[in-house]
Amino acid sequence: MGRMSARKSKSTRITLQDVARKSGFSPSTVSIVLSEAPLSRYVAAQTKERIRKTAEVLGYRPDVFARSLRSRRSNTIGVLLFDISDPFCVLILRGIEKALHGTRFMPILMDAHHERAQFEGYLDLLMERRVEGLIVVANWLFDEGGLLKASSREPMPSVVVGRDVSEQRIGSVIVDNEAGGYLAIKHLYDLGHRQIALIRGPEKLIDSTRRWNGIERFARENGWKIDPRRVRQLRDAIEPISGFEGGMQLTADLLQSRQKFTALMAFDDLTALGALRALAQAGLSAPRDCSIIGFDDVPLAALSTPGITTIRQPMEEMGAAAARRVLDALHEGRSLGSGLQMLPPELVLRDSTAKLD
Amino acid sequence: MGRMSARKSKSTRITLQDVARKSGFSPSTVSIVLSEAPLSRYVAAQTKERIRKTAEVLGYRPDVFARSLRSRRSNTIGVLLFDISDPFCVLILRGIEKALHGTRFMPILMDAHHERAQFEGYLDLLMERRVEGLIVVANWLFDEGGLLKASSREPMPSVVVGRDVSEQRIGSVIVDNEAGGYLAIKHLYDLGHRQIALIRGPEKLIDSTRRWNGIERFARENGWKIDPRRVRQLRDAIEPISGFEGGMQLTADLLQSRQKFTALMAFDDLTALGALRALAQAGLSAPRDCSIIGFDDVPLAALSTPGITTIRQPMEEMGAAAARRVLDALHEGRSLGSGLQMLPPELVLRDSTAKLD
DNA sequence: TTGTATGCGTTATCAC
DNA sequence: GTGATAACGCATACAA
Repeated sequence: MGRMSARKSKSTRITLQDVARKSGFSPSTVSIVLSEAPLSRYVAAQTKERIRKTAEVLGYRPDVFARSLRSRRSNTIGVLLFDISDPFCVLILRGIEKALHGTRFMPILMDAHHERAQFEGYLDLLMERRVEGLIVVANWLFDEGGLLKASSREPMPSVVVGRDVSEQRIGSVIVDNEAGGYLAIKHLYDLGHRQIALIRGPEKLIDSTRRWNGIERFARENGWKIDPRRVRQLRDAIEPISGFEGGMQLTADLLQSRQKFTALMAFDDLTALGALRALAQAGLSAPRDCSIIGFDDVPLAALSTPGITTIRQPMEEMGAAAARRVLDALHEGRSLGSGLQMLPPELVLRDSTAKLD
Repeated sequence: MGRMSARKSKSTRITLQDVARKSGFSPSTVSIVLSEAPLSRYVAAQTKERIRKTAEVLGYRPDVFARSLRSRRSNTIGVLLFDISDPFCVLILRGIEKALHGTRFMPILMDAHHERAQFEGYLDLLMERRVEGLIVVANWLFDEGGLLKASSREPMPSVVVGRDVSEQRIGSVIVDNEAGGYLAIKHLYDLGHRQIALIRGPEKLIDSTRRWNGIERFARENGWKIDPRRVRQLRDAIEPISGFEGGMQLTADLLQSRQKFTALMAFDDLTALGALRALAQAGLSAPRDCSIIGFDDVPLAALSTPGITTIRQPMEEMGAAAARRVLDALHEGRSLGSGLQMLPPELVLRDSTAKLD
C-alpha cells in the first residue's frame, strides 16, 4: 500500500520520481541531468537524451520550492524601488529585467512608496525569500543605513543605482552628475546665454552638489560668473513630484525678482516642467522668452510641448549595469559589489532651448 | 553523533526545531502556534505565549520554501503587466499593492514589454512559482487567448484590469468607458463648443467603441450632429506611445483639412499631448484656439502646460478592486472571479479646455 | 491539549 | 557513469 501511494496523486502532478520511473534511471541521475549540474558532464549522452525526452513527454516541471529548499538557492534577485511612480525608475527597471533575462535569475520587485518603514519591511521580505542579490533603485532621498544593516546581516551582492553610497561597502551605479551639470550649462552658454537662472537640487541630495560642481567648473573655465541672485534651491523633500511644484514656485519667484534671465537650468525634468508652467502663467513661453534645460530625460520630457532639452541619464544602461554587477559577483563567488560605477550623460536636443538673438 | 547534527548548523539559522527544543514543546505545537493554524485555538494561552517569546528571542524566521513545499501554498499573487512603461499601469499597481498589503499575499510582478512571447513565458514562470491568483494589467492590445489557456490548465482566481474579457470565464475590472465618452463630450458641449473634432481609439480596442457609444448617445440626446469630416481614428498599434504620434499626426491632418473646429476630444491623454504639439506647430495654442480633452488622467496630464482636462480612470481603485476580487475568491474557496466590474469615470478640470467665446 | 511519525520534491554525498 | 540514501524545514493526520 505504501508503495502505491506515489501512484495515486490525484492532480496528476509530475515529479522527478515519475520521470525516473518512466525513463528507467534513478532520481539522482535524472536530477543531475535535468538541472544541468556539474556532474552531468559525466553522464552518457544517450542517457541524457532519454531522460530529457521522457521529461518532455511527461510535461515535467520542477518544483521551485522543493528545489530551493534543498539547494538553498532561490534563483531570485531582489529589486527594491524607492518609488515606482517616479518615471526615473521605470527605465532602470527595464534595464535590470533585460540583463536578468536568460539567466537563471528572476527579479522580485518591491516598491517602498518612498516610505522608510516599507523600505525596511520589504527588505526583510526579500531576505526571507532568500534573494541571492539585491538591487536598490534610489531616487531622491533614501536612508542607506537600513540597507547597510540588513546587507551586513546576511551578506549578499548589493548594488544601489541612482545614488552614490560607495563609501559604504555597497556598489553604486550612477550617472556622472558633474559632467552632466557641465554639459547643461555649456549648452546654454554656447547658445549665447549669459544671464542664466539656476535651480539647484535639494541640499541633502549629493547629486545636487555634483551637478553644481560641474556648473562651477564650466564657469571657471570660461570666465563666466554665477550670479547668486539668479540661483534658487529646491527644498529637501521626499517625493519626486515636489520637483514640479518647486520648479514652478521658484521660477515664479525668479520672475518676480526682476533679475532678467534668458535661460534657466532646472535641476531635473520635472523641475523644468514646473518652470514651463510658471513661465506660461506669466504670459511667457519657452524658448522664445526663455530657454529651459532639464536633467534625466524621463519619458515626459519628450511629450511636453515644447519638448524639453535635457541631459539624459542612460537609465536602461544603468539598470543593466547594476544587474550585471550582481550577476558577476554571484557567478564568480566573490562578494564584489563595492565601488562606484559612473556612466556618461548625454545632451538631448529638443525644443525648449534656442539661440539667443 | 546523529543526534548532534542539528546542533552544528554553521550559519546559525534558527529552525522550528530550535524553537521547539528551547521552549520545551514539540515541533508540531510550535508550528501550530506560529503559523496560527486553526488548531491553535485549542492551545493554552500560556503555551502560545512561551512559544512566541522563544521564537522572538531566538529570532526565528520561518523558511518560506519549506513552508510552501509542505503546505502547497506560495502566499503570492502573480501580477502580469503588459507594459510597465505605460503610465496607466503604475497607479493600478499601487492599488494592487495597497490591497494586498497586510494580507498573507505578496505580489510577484512581471512585465511583458508588450511582447506576446514574453507574456506567455512569464505566465508560465508565475505558474511555476505557484502563484495562487493572477492579476493581468492590460493596456491596449493583448491577446487573451493565452491567458485563458493557461488559466484553465491550472485554474486559479484571475482578474484582468483594463480590458473587458468577461465573455471568457475571467473576471474583469474596467472603467465605464461609455460614461466616460459621454462625460467628455458633454463637457465640451457645455462650454459652448459645437464644432468638435474627434480622435477615436484604435478599431480593435473595445474601449474605443464604448467611448464612441457614449459620444453618440450624447449626440442623440442633445440633437448634436457628429460631422464625420471632423473624425479621425488612431491606427491599431501595440505601443501606448503611439497614441502621442497618432494624436500629433491626426491633429495636423485635421488642421489641414480646413474643417474648422473649436475643440478636440482625444482618445486618451497621450493623444491629447500629441494634439497639443500639433497645435503648437501650427502656431496655435490650447485652450485659446482650441480646447482639448483627454482620457485616463495619467500623471503627465497634470504636468504638461496647459494641464490637460481629462476623464479620470480611477486606476488605483481599479487595481485595488481587482486584488480584492482575487483575495475574496481565495478566501472563500469558490473560484469566483468571473463577471465584469465597472468603475465610474470622473471629469478632471484643468486648463486645456475653456468656454467658447 | 500536546506529541509522534511521516512526507512534500529535490539535491548532495557517498558508494558501487 | 549511475544508484541508494539521507537530509532540507515545515505541516498535518493521528495517537495519546
